[in-house]
Amino acid sequence: MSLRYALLALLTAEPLTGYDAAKRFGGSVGFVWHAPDSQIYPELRRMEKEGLIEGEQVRWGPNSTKTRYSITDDGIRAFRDWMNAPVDYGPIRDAPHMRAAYFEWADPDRVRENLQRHIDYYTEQRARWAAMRASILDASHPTIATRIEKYPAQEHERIIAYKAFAYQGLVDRATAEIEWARDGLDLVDKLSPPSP
Amino acid sequence: MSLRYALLALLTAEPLTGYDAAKRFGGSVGFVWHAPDSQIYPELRRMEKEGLIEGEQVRWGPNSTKTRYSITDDGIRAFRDWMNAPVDYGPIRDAPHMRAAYFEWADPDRVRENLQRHIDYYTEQRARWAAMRASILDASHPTIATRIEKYPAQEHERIIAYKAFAYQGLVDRATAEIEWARDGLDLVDKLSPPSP
DNA sequence: ATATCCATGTAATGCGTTACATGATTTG
DNA sequence: CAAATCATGTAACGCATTACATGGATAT
Repeated sequence: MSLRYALLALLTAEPLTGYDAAKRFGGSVGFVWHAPDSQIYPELRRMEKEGLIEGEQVRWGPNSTKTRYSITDDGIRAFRDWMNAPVDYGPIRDAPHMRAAYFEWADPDRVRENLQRHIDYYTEQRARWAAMRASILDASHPTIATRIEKYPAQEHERIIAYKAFAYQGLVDRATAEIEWARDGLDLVDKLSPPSP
Repeated sequence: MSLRYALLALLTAEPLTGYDAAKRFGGSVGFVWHAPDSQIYPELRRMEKEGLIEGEQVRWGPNSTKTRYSITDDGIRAFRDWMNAPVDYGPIRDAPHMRAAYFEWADPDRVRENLQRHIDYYTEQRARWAAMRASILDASHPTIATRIEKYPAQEHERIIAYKAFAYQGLVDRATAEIEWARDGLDLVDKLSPPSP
């Protein structure tokens, strides 16, 4: 159900086509909430039917049109309500940690590989999140630039500070994951010394 | 698909009825992988059909029986293979952080509430994970006790160390989340000073 | 006997994934 | 004019969630 609110969040910055929205899910929002294209188009149509957004046909080339969606007042209200409601913490499903608990069943070299992959994965994610945070702070991120143009100056600080804060949390988490996996590599070496 | 492997992992310690397994998902495994009862029974039947586990009818009271499942050699092989395969990191879907990025849309007091809930949630989880870790290390956890009885002494260190390591990671993550939310509370106070 | 476990499900629905599918427009 | 981008989907499947449903066994 959060895809809907992720879309509303995007549309508070500017009107978008389905394609635009799908692109955003490849970067920016996509770093905290993933959604495939095939989910986005139908969801936008559903949201329009419910009056949260409004689609207008705009010309695209000489023989074609595209649908550009804008958020409605109802949509803004729905987004605000959701933002004010308590988050619900979904059930825990953590494959890497579950697997780690049973590492004695894997070959030590495969364990090393998995831990290294964990380090690589979170190193890459951390770089993305850190880059995103930096581009928010200096407003070089295009969506942020559009957004701060649209809202009054006294809001700018909040808009930027909260986004930087969110991404900071993700960076910190990635750091913790990397440290954990490094400890894991040490542990494997202790329990199953590598052949020299 | 990991529910299957969580079940196999449980069954490497001892045979279980569906009910027993479901209980385990309330504690221990449930702290890293959640599954509702209604998913467990059908999955066990499917696994039996595929030969990963074997069900036997055992008496339960004078007029009734229950099904106790044991892991088969095929099941052990499937579990080992899965443990040796690389983890796949699912798509990111992080409601708390996504929401935090748009906190300027919520009332400051609701933001405070949400952050406090985040702190409370992870404080509770951390306590669970830490308790689990402690009961693994001193083998006071019943499933661990059963497990180390079943496997040769030279395996005991690995069995315990990897499980403690897994839960340590979860404890660390919880700590990071709590710190992040505390920073968030400070940030709200800075951006929207509380009325005195 | 009554409450609490223990035991085992079904059904409807929703969310998400993967794969498939197509065509117009702009850019180099 | 070819390649990349923009645009918009459908279909099948699977996993997960919620709600509903039932009944025997054991302990107090």
